[in-house]
Amino acid sequence: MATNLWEPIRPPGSLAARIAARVEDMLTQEQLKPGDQLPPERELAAMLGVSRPSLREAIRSLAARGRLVVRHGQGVFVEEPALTKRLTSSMVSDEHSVDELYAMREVLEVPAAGWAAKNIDEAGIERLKQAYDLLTEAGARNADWDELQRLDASFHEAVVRVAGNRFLLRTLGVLNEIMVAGMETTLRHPGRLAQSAREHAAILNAIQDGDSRAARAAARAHIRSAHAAALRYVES
Amino acid sequence: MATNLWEPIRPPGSLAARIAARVEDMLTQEQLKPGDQLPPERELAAMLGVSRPSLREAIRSLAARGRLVVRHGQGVFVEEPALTKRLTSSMVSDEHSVDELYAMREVLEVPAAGWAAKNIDEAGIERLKQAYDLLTEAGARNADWDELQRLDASFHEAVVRVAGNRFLLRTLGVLNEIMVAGMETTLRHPGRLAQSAREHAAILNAIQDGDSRAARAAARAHIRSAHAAALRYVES
DNA sequence: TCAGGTCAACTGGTCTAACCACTATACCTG
DNA sequence: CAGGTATAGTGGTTAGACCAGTTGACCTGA
Repeated sequence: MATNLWEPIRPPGSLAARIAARVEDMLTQEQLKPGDQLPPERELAAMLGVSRPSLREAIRSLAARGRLVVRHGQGVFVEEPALTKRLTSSMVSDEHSVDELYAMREVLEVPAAGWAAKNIDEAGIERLKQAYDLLTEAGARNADWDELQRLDASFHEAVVRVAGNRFLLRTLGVLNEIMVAGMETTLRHPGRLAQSAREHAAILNAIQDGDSRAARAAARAHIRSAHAAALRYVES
Repeated sequence: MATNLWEPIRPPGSLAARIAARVEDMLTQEQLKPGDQLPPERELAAMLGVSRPSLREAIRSLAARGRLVVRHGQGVFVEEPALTKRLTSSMVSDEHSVDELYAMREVLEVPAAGWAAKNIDEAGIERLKQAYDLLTEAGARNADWDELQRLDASFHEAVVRVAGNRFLLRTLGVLNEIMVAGMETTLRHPGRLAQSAREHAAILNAIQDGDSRAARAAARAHIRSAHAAALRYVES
């Protein structure tokens, strides 16, 4: 964790409230991710230029709202959002058929692509292009499957992020986890990688153009061909 | 306020957590009523047999959850419940706006209704009719809002269950929890209950007929009118 | 070699006692 | 009687010390 994140707290307002607000910002901006450990209270207080009791008040208030969890003797950690936790625990347990999984993905990702096209701005384009470039670059240099899969997932995540619906983001995050945990990637099929790249490009272009209808169509096509590949994988 | 309410805190556990729990108990038991002022921090700390910083941590955590409000130079007060509810709902609508929530519901429930219509069989019809009858019967006898809300949710759950996608079922279950926890039901609006009943009937009929297209349309209409009602609630 | 216990270092938990800052009010002063 | 001012009461903040739970390195003895 970069230390300069924790710049001293500036004058006006209540210390604890401002510290809590700062940490909360870092959470939403994802400079702090679930599972991360905060610096020790003494250090953090020094970095922020406040006393330990004041810092502790801030931590308490964040813990009370479920953003942080404090473990005596260990440290202070960023708590996983309750929504994600519940979704994960309730979904991971049973098996779910491939058909159900892809049906669900289609339901979620098609609107996601459509919304992304409507919401697109400079920052969004930047984010999407970056995810896309990383993925194509990895494909070009024959990166290993794990990395390809990870980058593929992060492209889809970027789309959902640009779509701007946090329910959607979390739900899809969980689905992705399940896909990764429960089944091998479908990317290994001969030709699948290249086709997937073309489909990603189509999605990216449609979103960049702000063409919601085309984005939905591209997303639908992508998921259906991935579904077909997954079925072929299951059969083999 | 009776002084003997504030007996010293006993040994096990974290001080701040136990103080907060005690105060919360007093709130639910209505030994502390909205608008009441707590004793000054110094006094209260002495009564509880804890130090002022520890007590302050407890107060912070309760304030973070909207149970108390702290006014510099004046004191600590018990928060109005109405306001508390507003706060939690604004927290929910801050973290996940009402628009996002209903957009997500539409994305999920429209396909659910469509799939239900395609999958429908005797057992499914039975299940749907039962959920529907319970809801309309409760509406007819003017059941309390909690029960109506519960039965409403269970009708929607029945639809998703008939749709036969377990991912969908679980995801919607979590969304429902958030809606129930985070904001008042929208059923209380004048006329909303009757309109909701008509919309449910339309969904039920379409699914029974196996008319996927009509089921989707009915589900979409239902969620949009619920969304509109929710927005009216937020504004008021 | 390895199982077991011990200890040290690191973490949060709590306390004391003092001073700062905001708010309301009683009380002067003109 | 209007205005400002002093004061008392409230939360806000600090410093440094010590207590308590957790972990892992390390020593000891079989």
